[in-house]
Amino acid sequence: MSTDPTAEPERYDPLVVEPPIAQRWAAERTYSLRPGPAELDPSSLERAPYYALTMFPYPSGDLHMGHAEIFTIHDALVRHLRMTGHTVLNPIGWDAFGLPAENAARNRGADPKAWTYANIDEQRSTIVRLGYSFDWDTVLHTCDPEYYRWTQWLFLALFDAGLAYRREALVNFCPSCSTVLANEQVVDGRCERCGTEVSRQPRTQWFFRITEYADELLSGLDDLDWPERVKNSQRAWIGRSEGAEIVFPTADREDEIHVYTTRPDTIFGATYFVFAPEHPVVRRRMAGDRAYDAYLAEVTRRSDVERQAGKTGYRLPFDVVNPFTGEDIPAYAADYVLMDYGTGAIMAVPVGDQRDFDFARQEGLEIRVIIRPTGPDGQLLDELDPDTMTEAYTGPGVMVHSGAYDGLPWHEAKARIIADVEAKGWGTAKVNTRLRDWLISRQRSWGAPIPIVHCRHCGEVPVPQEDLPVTLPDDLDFTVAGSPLDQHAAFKHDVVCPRCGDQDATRDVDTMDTFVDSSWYFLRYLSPTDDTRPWPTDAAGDWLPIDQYTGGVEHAVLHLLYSRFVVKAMRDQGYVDADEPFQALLNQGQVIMDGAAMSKSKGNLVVPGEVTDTYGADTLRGTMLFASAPEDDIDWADVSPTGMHKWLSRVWRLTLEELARDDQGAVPLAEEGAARLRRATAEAIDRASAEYAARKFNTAIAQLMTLTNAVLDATRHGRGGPAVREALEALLTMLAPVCPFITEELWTRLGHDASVHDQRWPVADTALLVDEEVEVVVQVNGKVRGRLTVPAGADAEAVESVARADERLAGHLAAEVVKVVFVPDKLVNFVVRA
RNA sequence: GCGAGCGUGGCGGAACUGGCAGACGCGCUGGGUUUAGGUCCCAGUGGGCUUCACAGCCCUUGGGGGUUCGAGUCCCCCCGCUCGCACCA
Repeated sequence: MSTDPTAEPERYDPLVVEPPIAQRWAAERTYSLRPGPAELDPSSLERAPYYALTMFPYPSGDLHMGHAEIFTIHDALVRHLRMTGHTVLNPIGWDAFGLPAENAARNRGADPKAWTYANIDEQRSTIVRLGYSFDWDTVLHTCDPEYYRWTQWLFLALFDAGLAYRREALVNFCPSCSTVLANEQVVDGRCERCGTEVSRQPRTQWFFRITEYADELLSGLDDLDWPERVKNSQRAWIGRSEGAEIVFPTADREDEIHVYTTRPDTIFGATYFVFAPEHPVVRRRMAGDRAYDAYLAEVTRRSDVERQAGKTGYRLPFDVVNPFTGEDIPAYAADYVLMDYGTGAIMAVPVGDQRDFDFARQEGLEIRVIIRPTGPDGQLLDELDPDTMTEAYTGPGVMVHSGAYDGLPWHEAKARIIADVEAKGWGTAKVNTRLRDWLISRQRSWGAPIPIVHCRHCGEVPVPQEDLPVTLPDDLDFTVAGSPLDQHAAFKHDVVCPRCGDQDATRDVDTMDTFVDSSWYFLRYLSPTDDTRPWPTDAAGDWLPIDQYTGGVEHAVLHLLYSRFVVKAMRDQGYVDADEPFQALLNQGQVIMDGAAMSKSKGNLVVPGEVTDTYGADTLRGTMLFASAPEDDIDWADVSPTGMHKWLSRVWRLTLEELARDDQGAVPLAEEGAARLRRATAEAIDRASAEYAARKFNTAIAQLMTLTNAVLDATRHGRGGPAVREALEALLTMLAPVCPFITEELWTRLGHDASVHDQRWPVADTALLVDEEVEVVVQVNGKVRGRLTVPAGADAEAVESVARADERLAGHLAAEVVKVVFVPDKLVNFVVRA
């Protein structure tokens, strides 16, 4: 350190400071919790165990700003937790199977494996450069055979439990990706990934029986510390409703058709009946009818998007009987009734359901009024007129033209009718959900193969545990049309039935949805190299549920729902003692540019690397955290890395100046200045600690900036000493979670051997926070008219007399005071007669 | 259509259970340092008005109404934006 006071102080250059520290942390595995891969028993830890997890990245290229945002928030959380007395399990890995690797292979002739691992290497070095304190001893990639072996194990565990099954169903098919999709991957009738309209096709596919857990997936949400909107999304997706299943016989009494309805009270208004066009009873009864076949073919061809455009119907050549009225009512097949919700058939009540109303008007069907509207106080309103109605009535009312139920409020009628339905054996009360089983088969080749052998004698035969993993061939031909795995003869045919030894058995050539890979990775982090079991079943229950999960809201009904299902299913099979995977969830905001998503094609792409190369990683991290609260979006056009860089330069300079003063034995601050700075330090610790605890990094940083300004102010005249050093050390310690490099460097230069990141979080000297005098706001009729300095704890009378003695307030207090409102140490409000 | 959330300076954003609106920063203006630019340092910065000045007054948190001594915060209505679900019977 130079002792020449005229020498130019060393400039803050993050590009010199940061890389060596980053390399050291990576090389020395600084943030690893253990020397080897052995499982980690949380009860063996000295400090409170904490499992912090961030959604692992997909290796589609280098890290983008969204990754930097999520990792920066997560890393600040983790580093702060370590400094406040926790041992933090903080793993990282890659969600490495998926379509982009296949597309790279198809379009550019790349080897999907090499392409994937090259991207992982690039992302990994960026993560290191940005100073994220992950545990590099527990890294996993879902495309490693050592990992997907256990994904296959998971499939078989679910299969053994009866929770994985294969059936033919109308499934979503994306013609562009040439694969089937789960319902969760269809957005507005389009493929989530490529935007192509999805069509419905009957196919035999594998499903996970997630509906088995619908009730628990719904009720479990109440106890999770998740954003309400995510919980609401899951509630809406599960879509629980209460109603009844009621049997309508056909007029010829040959069939009994079950319908599900949430409004059994409207049954007297059921004037016609609708089947989904694919309903099995209709298909059987209409077999060989060419006109109907044509209708069915047309309906099947139409995508959901087209179906929304208009209702079509087909009058069936038979009637059904309304059990309550005994009437025969006409039966239709119509595409507005879906085969895969409820029972695929409905009683149509045009007066009370908008879709039925529209169809009735279109087809000229009877609209029968069975309810009379009531107002907010239960008073009767005008009767409905079926000839002039323009829309269905869905509000409250009392029953009319409903036999014995006339005069009952609709909700009472609902309860009575359900009871009577059950009494008469016409049906049962029924809870229905919108959630459907999770379709996990994919006609893709860069994924975990489904570990099943198909045998003409034995059917679906699980691959024995000792034969796992079923590995992907290295020599897939991506130039073929369709699935390369399906056309790889050796993979498909070089297998015998594990049960009967039949030589003609074939492997299942589909792979699992990559959401299966990611539905359990947080368990594998507990022992990623254990080749005897997927995870340590005893320790898992201690680490789960994960204390803090950070990631994007786009997974609200995908990954987050699937993972909950998997944990519950594994719990019931005795593999993990936990009900939920993620106790607390933080959804970070998006990083956008000029109000729009960043993308290469729009030319508004900013990548972390270019910010780091200019200003360093600390500035990138600080800029992101200072811009807004973690949940809020950041528009990169609105933020200023230069502002952050300027502040860090100032922290750098102030620290080096203090060191130089120290060397030269400079005069310390005068007592008053030192006391003022000590107080500012205590306040900054007090406030910043609270902001950190609330995860409001933007306001925590603001407090640290205020402390910096206090140091700047105190040292203006070249004095320093213990109070300045104390302020700087508190500042560096509290800045460490946000800007790990500059704080590490300056901490070392201040003469400490241990890392700043191993320091305990500072504690404010509360004695310094207590004021002897306080400023009290004086209001007159609620308007601020002055401020008074009074002794802390002064009572109302004392403050009032000081106020009355103040000549500047005299004019306002001349009128008669009718009331005095007093808030100790804060405010006094005189209410005067106007 | 249903459900949820959000509207604060030129900008990002602060404001604990109702108690000094605009913390902190960006930007901008003026000044200093510098050969120059940048960096850096100092001062100012919601709008309007009064005053030589110290200072003071009025208005202001999307719009309107209400509760209260006091409302960005609570209640009602309206407007705007965002997100989720959507032929779900």
